[in-house]
Amino acid sequence: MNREIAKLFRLIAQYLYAQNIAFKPQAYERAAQSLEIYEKDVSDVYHEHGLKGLNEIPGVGTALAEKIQEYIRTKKIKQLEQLKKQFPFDMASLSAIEGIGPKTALKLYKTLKVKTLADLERALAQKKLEHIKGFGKKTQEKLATHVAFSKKSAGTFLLGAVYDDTLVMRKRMARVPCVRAIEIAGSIRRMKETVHDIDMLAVSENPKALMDYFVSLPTIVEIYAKGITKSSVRLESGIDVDLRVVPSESWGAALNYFTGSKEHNVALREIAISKGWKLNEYGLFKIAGQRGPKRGTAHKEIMIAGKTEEELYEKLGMDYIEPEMRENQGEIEMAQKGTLPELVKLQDINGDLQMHSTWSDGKNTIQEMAMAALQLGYAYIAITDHTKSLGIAAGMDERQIIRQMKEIDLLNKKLAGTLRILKGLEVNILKNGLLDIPDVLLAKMDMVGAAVHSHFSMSKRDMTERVMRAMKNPHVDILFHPTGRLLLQREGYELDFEKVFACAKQTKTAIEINAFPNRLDVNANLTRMGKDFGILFSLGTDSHTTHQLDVMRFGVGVARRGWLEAKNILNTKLSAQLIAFLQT
DNA sequence: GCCGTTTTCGGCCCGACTGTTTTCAGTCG
Repeated sequence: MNREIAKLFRLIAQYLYAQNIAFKPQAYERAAQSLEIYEKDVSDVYHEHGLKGLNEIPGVGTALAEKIQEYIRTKKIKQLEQLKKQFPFDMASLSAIEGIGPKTALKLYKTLKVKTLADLERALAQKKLEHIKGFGKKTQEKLATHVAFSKKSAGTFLLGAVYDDTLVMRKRMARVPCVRAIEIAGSIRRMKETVHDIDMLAVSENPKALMDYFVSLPTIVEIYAKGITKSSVRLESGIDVDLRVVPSESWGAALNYFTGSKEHNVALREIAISKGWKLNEYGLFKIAGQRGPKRGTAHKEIMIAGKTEEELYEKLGMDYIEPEMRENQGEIEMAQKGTLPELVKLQDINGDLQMHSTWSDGKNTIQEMAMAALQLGYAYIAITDHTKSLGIAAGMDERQIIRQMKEIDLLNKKLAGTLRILKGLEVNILKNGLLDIPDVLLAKMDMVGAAVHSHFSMSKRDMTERVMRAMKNPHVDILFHPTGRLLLQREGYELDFEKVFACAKQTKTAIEINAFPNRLDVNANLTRMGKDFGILFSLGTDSHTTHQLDVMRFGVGVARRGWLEAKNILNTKLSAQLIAFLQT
């Protein structure tokens, strides 16, 4: 319920922005963000404490509390319905295009009657924007690229956006008495950074009862199909879920089959065939009788594996391959030779090396972040607030940094023996590759992360030079979110990673795997490439609230997809080792 | 529309960047 309402509040905010109304839109957005991270469901809060309870949510005052009440009671907000009538175009989709905000969307509607993305695409193709003030040639070209990009990513969801819902669904179904086993399969199990649907697999003594339960889950808005072995539904969030029920003796084979990837499965099946066997979602079978069966000849198939995945891989003559590696990019050959890496696990991570606090654009204090990190069992964290040239993120100047260091010293005294807070920074790499904080101050920090936040459209060569110059600064320990990409929003800037990784090796600069769900930067492919260069990686969540700290698992997902072992990662080190490394 | 150690009014992180403008509007973070 919270996220539904948050979404509506954000939409209202856009309509208000479009009308040039001051301050109200921000109020709606603040309330939306507050709802998104609020632990309790607002409908529970409302039923327990009424309007007064809602009023206690930060950013929610009298008026917004009433709107939440209205939505809980009627599933509608009148004001929004009126706004939709007043502005009959797809505000959400249009302003999701990079370079288009609420005002431009309104302008496009008023001048060209653009209501949808398709309309915009057509208008661009017919060069209709040329005649409108404010749309020069460059703007049109940019919009065309961005529209194409957003079309490409339609029906695609961030792993981090669907992961929690999927776990909740699994947990609910696991509690149904007839369920003997339930697991998430597909690209989510492989921890792919974006996914198209959710695949779930179950073993049940009473498949019909399970399916009845499944299609009645509260977040389901549409049922496409419902049967005994397979049902398909659509969730509120727009993503489709397939649930398949399989016999227990086929569990491993089915899990393998529905986990994929397709390429991995094809390769496994070819290996089965080469041994004269057959592999499908029901099991691995030996075919009794003559080889090269004639049409219509009856054969006896003897199942030789399929109950577990481990058994399946063993019979196929290889070590068990972790789901994250199943892309047929050499993992099968390694499994046959017994040379698979021992992938890093979430439990190997001893601390989080990127997060923000109220000293810049974070929402929680350093102490609150530290307490949350202790709960996760971490031995250390790095507070890496923004620096001054990123004004919008309330970047710190030199005096603030010094004051923040003092606060961290005090906290470290209090926390001695439990958690170590590293004095870190996320400094900006300026256009010329220099940093926006002087070296004398950087020298006093425990850890310095450097990041590009401006001038994204430099040439690959210039950007590579720029980033390498920053890495060569002796105080820089980590290159943060190296490509600057935002999944489903914008491509990263271009870098020559052969050079960047070589430079990282030489300067002992760690490369970040930013764990935030819409970054996951560097990605798994670059991670594998970097591993071959022998560089170290650093995992950081880039958290701006305590709740975001648990996105670490997505960073670990990338690390595992990039074949990393614990020894390849900076923050698997113990506190003392890490500090020693940072000092060199 | 929210909020309050300037508390029922008056302020609200706002600067950089872009493309387009001839002094700025809109977007982004």
